[in-house]
Amino acid sequence: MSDRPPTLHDVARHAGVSTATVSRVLNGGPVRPGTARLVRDVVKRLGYVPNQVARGLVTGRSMVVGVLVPDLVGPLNAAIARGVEDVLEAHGMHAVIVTDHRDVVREAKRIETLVARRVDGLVLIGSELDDPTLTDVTATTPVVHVGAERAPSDERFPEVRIDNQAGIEKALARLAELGHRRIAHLAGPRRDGRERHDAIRQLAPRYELALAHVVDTDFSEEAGRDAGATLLRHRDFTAVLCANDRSAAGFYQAARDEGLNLPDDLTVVGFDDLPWSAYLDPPLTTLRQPGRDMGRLAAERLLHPEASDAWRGVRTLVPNLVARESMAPPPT
Amino acid sequence: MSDRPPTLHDVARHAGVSTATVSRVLNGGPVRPGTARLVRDVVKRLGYVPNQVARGLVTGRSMVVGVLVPDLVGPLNAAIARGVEDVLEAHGMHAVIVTDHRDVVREAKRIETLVARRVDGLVLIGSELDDPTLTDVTATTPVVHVGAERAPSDERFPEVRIDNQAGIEKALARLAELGHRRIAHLAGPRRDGRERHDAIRQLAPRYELALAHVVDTDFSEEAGRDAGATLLRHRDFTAVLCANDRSAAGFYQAARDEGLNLPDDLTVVGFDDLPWSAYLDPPLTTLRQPGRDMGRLAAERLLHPEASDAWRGVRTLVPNLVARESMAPPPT
DNA sequence: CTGTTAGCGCATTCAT
DNA sequence: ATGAATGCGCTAACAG
Repeated sequence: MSDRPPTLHDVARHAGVSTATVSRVLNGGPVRPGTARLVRDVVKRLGYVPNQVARGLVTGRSMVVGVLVPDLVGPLNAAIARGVEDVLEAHGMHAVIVTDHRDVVREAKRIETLVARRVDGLVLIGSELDDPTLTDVTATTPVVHVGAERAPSDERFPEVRIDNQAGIEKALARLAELGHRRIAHLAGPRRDGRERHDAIRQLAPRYELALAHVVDTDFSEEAGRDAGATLLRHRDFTAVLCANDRSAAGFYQAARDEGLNLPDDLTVVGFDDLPWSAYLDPPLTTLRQPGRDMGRLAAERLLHPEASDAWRGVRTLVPNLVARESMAPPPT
Repeated sequence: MSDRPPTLHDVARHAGVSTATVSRVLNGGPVRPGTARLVRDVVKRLGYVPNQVARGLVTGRSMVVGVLVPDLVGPLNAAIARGVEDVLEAHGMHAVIVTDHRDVVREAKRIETLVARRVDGLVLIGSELDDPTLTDVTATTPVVHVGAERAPSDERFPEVRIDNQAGIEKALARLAELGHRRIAHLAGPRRDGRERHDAIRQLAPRYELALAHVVDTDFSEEAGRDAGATLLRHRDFTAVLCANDRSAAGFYQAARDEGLNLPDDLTVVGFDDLPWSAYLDPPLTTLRQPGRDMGRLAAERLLHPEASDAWRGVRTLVPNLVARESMAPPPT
């Protein structure tokens, strides 16, 4: 039952050839068709599977790239990881996903073990490490960021990220078009939260929109509800931009508690477009993050640093405004 | 920049000792404090990180267990994975997560590459492989299932799974208690879907509940909405049990389209308790799956097959009924 | 306590 | 087209 798995050597012995020959039929070296068939038979019969550890040791490549994700809840990270897998698979490589649960120390540790395992590359989602630490810990392993927490300045670390400003502008433009004049914002934490907040502050005037109130959240439903309750003590705004869909869901609840009728009394806009956002009541208008595309881009960049359509530094993607029923003209 | 990472040998040379000594200070062998300090200094100065691939080749252990998950969307899988990580981390091991996107062929391939990488164990979530195939592909690697798609009969494959029947019974009991008499079911696919459906059919009479209608879904929000629309052509039931929370969210939309008022007109119960289920309108009553606990149990079983509290075959966990506002007495 | 030796399983020269 | 030999980086006896 628990006998040692068959090795290259076993196969060679059973087939009456040398290990070199077996290695060749496995990797496509020059070998006579007859012997090849014979060897393949033995391989199948023994259920031989090449030991990737040993192979990796000699080739220096592991054919796997590590994907570090803050956490697995949240379909956005899942989508990004999926995008990475798409292109890896097309190259015969594999993605292993590792979580760090948003903890800088743990993140560094995780990266270290990934590097120690000699992954061929690293996709870091929402990394919180600064460039020096990262340089230190990644050694010679190539890295690509997706939505890094601290803007990388080091040329070694290219980044794919969402263009929060462009997204916010789309939303603001539409709100203005509908006739809104005063808005509120459920702000979020971290870089995305700040960028969205800054964008609103900066761009609102351009659309003759006044930013009446801002309340902080931590991106969670609960925080959204609490912030909503706070916000709704005032009623001098007709639309609220939420930093993400989860907080928007929480805000919905606060609005219901206040007896508000969405969207007639108030317009709500989210950010992300999660799978269930269309099933809220009313269906949520939101800015869709193209997670899968972001993952694809990152992986391409990792695998082909010198591609024709190469880019350096940061590569930015613009979210789409998905208009649903939570958005309406302001009450008259 | 891209020079070869330092090896044990490099460290030994720089420190003027043998590789064996370096290996000892790294792994805690007997070594004079002075030399140890010296070596540690060199290690730090060179930024040496042990090559786990080489280490794994000689020790035969990789200190990582593979977690195969159908997909990453869906917080439940995330919770399970998290539970696995909990106990692995406590043992100085690591979890790598690999997805198969619900494809039997891909699943087998993924497992094969994991085994080829000599992971020390495998946690298979919602696996669709049958025992023979699995035996074939896992060779000597220990495996634990979480919610396998096909009930494993082989002693080699222990399983942790949710007790769907017990969960359904809790819901039925509560519905009966509230005075409901006729219910409907949004059925789901796969084993969980079937078990829940069977449980309802089998247990409903015991609570004097008539199962008026059953409509199939694929667990998605969209299917829930469509099934809801179909279901609501009849109005001879006062409560609907949804196979999962996502389809319940879809059902909500169908109910709104029909102008129904939840829960006054109709009681809705889900299954899973996803993070946003409490933020639906009305907050969804549902059966909570203890994902993290399931993951923990599975990992413990993997690491300590002979523990005192050992179990064989299947180990079952009972979901809790989380009562929220979507449940009420039937309209009078 | 420390150095030497011998593989772990495989890919890759270099011969033949 | 094939075999023998070498080494990837490390740990584990075995001596000293």
